Amino acid sequence: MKKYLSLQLSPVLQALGVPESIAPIFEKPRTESHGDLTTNIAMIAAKHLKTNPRQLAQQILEKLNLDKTLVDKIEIAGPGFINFRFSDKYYHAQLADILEKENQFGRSGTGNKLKTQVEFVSANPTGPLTVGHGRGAVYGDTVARLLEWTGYDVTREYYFNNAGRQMRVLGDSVRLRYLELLGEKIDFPEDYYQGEYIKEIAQHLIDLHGKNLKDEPAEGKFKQQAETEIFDDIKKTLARIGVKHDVFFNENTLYETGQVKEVIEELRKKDLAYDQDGAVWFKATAFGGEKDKVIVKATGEPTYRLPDIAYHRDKLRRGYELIIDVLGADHVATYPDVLAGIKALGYDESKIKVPIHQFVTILQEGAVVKMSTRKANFITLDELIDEVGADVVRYFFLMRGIGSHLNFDLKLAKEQSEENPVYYLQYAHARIASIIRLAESKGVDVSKSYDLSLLNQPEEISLMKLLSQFPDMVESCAATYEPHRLAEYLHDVAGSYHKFYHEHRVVGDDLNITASRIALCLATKTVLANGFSILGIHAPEKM
RNA sequence: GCCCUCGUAGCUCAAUGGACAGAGCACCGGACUUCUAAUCCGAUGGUUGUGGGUUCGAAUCCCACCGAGGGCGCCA
Repeated sequence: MKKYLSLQLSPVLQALGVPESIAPIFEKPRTESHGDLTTNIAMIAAKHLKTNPRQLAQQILEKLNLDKTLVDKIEIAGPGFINFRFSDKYYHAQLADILEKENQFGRSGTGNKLKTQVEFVSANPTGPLTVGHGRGAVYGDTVARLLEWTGYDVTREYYFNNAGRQMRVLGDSVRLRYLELLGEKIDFPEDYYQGEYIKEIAQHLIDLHGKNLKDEPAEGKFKQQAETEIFDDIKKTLARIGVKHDVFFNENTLYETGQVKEVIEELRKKDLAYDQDGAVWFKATAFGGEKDKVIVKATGEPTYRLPDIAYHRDKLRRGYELIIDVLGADHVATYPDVLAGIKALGYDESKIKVPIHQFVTILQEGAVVKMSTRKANFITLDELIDEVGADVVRYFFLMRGIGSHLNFDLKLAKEQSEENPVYYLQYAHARIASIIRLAESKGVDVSKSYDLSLLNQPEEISLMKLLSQFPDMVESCAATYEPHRLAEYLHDVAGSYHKFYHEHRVVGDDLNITASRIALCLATKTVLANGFSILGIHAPEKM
């Protein structure tokens, strides 16, 4: 429709002397009374032509000749908006389109199978996932789903490191608990992992090996067992909320394949790395950084930056054309170094996008809970799922923009789980399913023979309008990596349906009207179900 | 001290630079003999942190200040 309007509009604009650089932009007005699409072209162009916007709009309209079966009404409003209102017939055609495409409705080929990677979660296996990880997990997965719907070829990747200091401490934490369980007196350091799960892992080792590990080093069986068990739990937790990674990438690979070393050598060759105070530095200042950064410590160990740069080069080498790194706000300072490093190696860093999500603040009994895996005073994602269910968890994290500092009142979430917003959406779907069951039980053939032109009531038209916007919605959410707008949209669809339901009886005496309204219900059900599948929540047939 | 994200109804949050700033909770008043009341209808609620600037037009862009969270390490 936008295409059609621009096509009709551009010769008119040219005739009026509007420069070609000013192309009309159409948008959906916020309020329904302003029509279905609007353009501000008259206001923009008026400036160049030194004329009054409303007058110019009038001139445009006089020369514009549109298909009246599609566009019902054109109005000039406010300071000079031109508002287009489409005909019912246009929306009936849209409805037919939904019914035909069904679970494919909303999909597009925009992405052109672009090889894309979404990297998210990427928590090292030192403990259970927290609520904070949950936000990144759900967000990353949903962005991946959005990209799949719009025709991108998506790989979900999880990056981890099982070699660093964190993991050594983890292994030693298990070792000490192991000795403790065997009756030895131990001094458990404050900065070790305090969680109960460490004791459980230690107990498992006793079950498996008895006392035989007494003299085993921390980095051996202890670390290994901890990593295996914790990673297992992490994967299980993610699976509960519908998140599954295609690739688990171990940082260690980058050392084994020599890619880390390669990065240093190349940077040196380009004179972008140098030695000072026994360490190796990267000239980040050459790429707009505040100061140069250490990439290899005086001890010979690399800092996280070096493998990170090598990792991103590896992603590019694997042929990804679009790379999305989902990061939490605590990592905000790390990615400029990585991008600078990639640029230094001669790659196009604009292929790497880094959406950053703000923290989730947990309120418990009205007080802020400071989260720390080390101190084990976190609320695990598992516990949250236990309390409110996977659908609620996903929807809750998706219904807000990632830039907002999310306040999660745990007490409230538990208490209100019965009237959580997600049920509002799912109820609409279940309600439709129920009506269709009823219709079928009365012998109505819901699969064919309906006359969409019977749908002319205000509530029916409003609903059809919303439904027809679904593909645009998916498109723009995918382009901006903003799933929360889809969540809002679906909320509107559900609301519009509930209103329709209260005003009009679907299954009635008039078989023709019944059939057409059933068609509208089916189309609504399709849009809801398709939307839910992008958000990763269930579409219940019954509630 | 510097950098990043942000500040919108009592609370949690929306709003590609556009028209009267919107939802959900909470509170108040209505609607089940009728396809699911997990719903609907109505009412209340605002100087968009403050002060300037750009623009035909600002919650949105720019500057300053105030406040919140995060980051400024040869930790990740």
